[in-house]
Amino acid sequence: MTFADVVLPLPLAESFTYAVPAEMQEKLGIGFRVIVPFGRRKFYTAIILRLHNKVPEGVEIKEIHSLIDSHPIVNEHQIRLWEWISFYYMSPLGDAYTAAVPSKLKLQSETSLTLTGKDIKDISLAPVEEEIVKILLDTKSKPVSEIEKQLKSKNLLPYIYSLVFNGIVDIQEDIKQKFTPKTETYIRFNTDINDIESVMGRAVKQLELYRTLKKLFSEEEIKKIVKKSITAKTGYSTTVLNGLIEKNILIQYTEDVSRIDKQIEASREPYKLSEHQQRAFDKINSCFEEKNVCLLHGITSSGKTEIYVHLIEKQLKLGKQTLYLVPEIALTTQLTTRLQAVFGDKLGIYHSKINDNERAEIWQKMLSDSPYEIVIGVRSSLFLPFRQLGLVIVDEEHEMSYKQQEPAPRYHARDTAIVLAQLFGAKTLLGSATPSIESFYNAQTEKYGLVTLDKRFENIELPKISFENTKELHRTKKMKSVLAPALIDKINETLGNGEQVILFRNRRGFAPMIECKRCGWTPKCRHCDVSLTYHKKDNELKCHYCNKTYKPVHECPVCSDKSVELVGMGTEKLEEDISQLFPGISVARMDTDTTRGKNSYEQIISDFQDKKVQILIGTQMLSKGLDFDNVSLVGIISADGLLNYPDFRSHERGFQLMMQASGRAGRKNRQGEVIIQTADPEQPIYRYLQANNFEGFYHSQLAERKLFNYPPYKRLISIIFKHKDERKVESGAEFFAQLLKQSLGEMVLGPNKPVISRIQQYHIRDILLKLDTNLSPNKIREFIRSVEIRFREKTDYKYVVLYFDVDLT
DNA sequence: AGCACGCCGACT
DNA sequence: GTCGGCGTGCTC
Repeated sequence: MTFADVVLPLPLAESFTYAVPAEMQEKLGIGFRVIVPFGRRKFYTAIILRLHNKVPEGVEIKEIHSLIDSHPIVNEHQIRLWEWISFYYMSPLGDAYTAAVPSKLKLQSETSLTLTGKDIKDISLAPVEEEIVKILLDTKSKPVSEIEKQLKSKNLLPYIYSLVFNGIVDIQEDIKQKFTPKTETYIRFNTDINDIESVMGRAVKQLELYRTLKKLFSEEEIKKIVKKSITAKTGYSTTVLNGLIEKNILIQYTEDVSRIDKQIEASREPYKLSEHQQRAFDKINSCFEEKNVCLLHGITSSGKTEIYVHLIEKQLKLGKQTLYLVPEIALTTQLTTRLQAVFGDKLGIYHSKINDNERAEIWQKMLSDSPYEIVIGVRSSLFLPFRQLGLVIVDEEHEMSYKQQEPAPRYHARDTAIVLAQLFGAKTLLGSATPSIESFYNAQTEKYGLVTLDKRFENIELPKISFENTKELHRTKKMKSVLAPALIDKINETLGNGEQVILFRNRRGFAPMIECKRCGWTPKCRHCDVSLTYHKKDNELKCHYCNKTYKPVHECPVCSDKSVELVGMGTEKLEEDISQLFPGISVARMDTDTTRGKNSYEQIISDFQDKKVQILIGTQMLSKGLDFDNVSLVGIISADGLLNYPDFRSHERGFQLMMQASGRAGRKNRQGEVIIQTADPEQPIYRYLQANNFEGFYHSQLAERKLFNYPPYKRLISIIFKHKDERKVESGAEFFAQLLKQSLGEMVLGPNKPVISRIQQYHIRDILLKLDTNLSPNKIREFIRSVEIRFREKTDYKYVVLYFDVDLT
């Protein structure tokens, strides 16, 4: 008897064991998808983790319902990666599986109803029951979810039970095939017809089209043509075409087509590297001879991408695959077209805007015998079924968005990439102009190799950075708008030269908050304990946590004062002010609000590139991976907002952002200029920034990290508690902390009431662990889990929601 | 997660 | 008196 341990796409830590039916024995193995019954009536797509013949005890074993695949859809490396993620980030294995595999590849069962055909004349039915029966009369079978939709009602289950009980309907579980292949309609000639003239009759247009197509087919040596392309190619309408189809001269048929195969031809060889680039390239390669991970510290515009191209080229020659990871905002058309030009259709692109069907197709392509040899993708592309991975490039490795926040597993893509590479015996290259403190530390301590590239491509000069003291300007009443007079002058000068300007502001919305000038009251979300943000366009207050909207307030509910005003300012307000300051100049705004649509992002970028827009205002999404060749001035409206976050990474983040933003200024033959507005220009961070002194900044940060017990000197794990009853979270977290302190003492901080202490009715507390780096991750996790068990034994805390955030950012 | 079972409040 | 609310337990 064979048993299979499987993982289910549910937030469950354990694997489950199923009996393998005799006829499946030979056909399945690790990494195969199987459909299994789970619970009373559901079926799920599970993945086989292990096969064995140990009879499980104490549970009734069900059989695998069916086998989906003839080949595994993940190999053992991928499964090991899920297990590592689940262990290290302390999240259920089932969540790792859910995150890894595109949902279209995870079929699920759906409850459907059919009529039994029983005579219902003598049975009295509730009105709802009658409606259900009426719907079913038209079809043989219908999913419950659709019936619910049709009746616009949610809780039909009781009525369905009663119908089942009375023997009127049957229930069955249909397994939904989620993936739908894309089809295309083609036209080909009917080769059986010889005597065209007689069939054609007097249809002149049809005959013309017939001849045009004949010619087209022979010229292009094709046997079929996409139907909808005919009008464009020949100029004849579909009516004429349909006439020919009607006469059976042309045959119309459909075929499944790929959504992803775009047949892009490589159009150039990799460029020859400059002397500096070549040196860096050689150094990276020699570094990989001793070390698995190498950090490439290359200032903006130093030509890192072309070095990547050469490294990828090298892997291609070795017959190995490369994964090129980028943060979401850095994956631009500029970058992908550039890579496609060199690698053509060897390159696969995996980002968050592609739909589920495309995701599934890319996955299948990776499993086929001609997989992508290079994948450029965001965080989740780590999970693709690579087979011969030779190199992982993590570009902009410092980006905090590499860390998944919600939902579990809360993994860091950079760190997971290193583990993935190790599983394959591959190498990892981390690249950044402003490396993370952790990575640079790892390089300094020789855990990673380090290669530095400090010359800009074609020796473009670094921008000149200067500061405007907004505090002083306010005091002397010179600050008449959000922009310092000097910045306004500079903008005018720049525009006068026919050059463009980028302004950064790190807040979205019109004015983040509304405040009563008299008592300081601000409106908050009823469920989340979060200040509401005012959005001018919709004239409403919005909670950025739960998206609930509220009507704007004009009178303070506490002191009835009428001076409730907008404070602070987001990009929307800035855009308005700028338009007033520079009349006749076209201004565009780029933030999460204006780029929600699928192509709006590209539209804004191309408008700016085509110089239809002179001033571009944006949040940090503007600072990555975009090269504009006509921008000579960058303004940072309020650097203080960047630095004043109550979080140990705020300076690191601020430095990175300002550095990257500066990198947008100045191209060939012209030194760019950056103006930073701040209330406190004396802060040391600005000196490092002005001198382009990353290492100086790094050392200053490192000293602080050491002093306050932060990474890289400690490892952080946050434990989050949530419950509707505030007293329960409060005392639960306290109890948990006490248990931890018995062994970990000073390393346990909290419990804390977080800044946002309530989200959608749930009260939140957290405990922060600052763990010595010499403690074994294994032992630590074992210990925390043992505390969790003791915690769960208390009936009061049994239902407190608890999860972990490891290496939080 | 999703579902069943089971025990307390507002209604035919 | 029942319907249905959600708190609790379990899924190989």
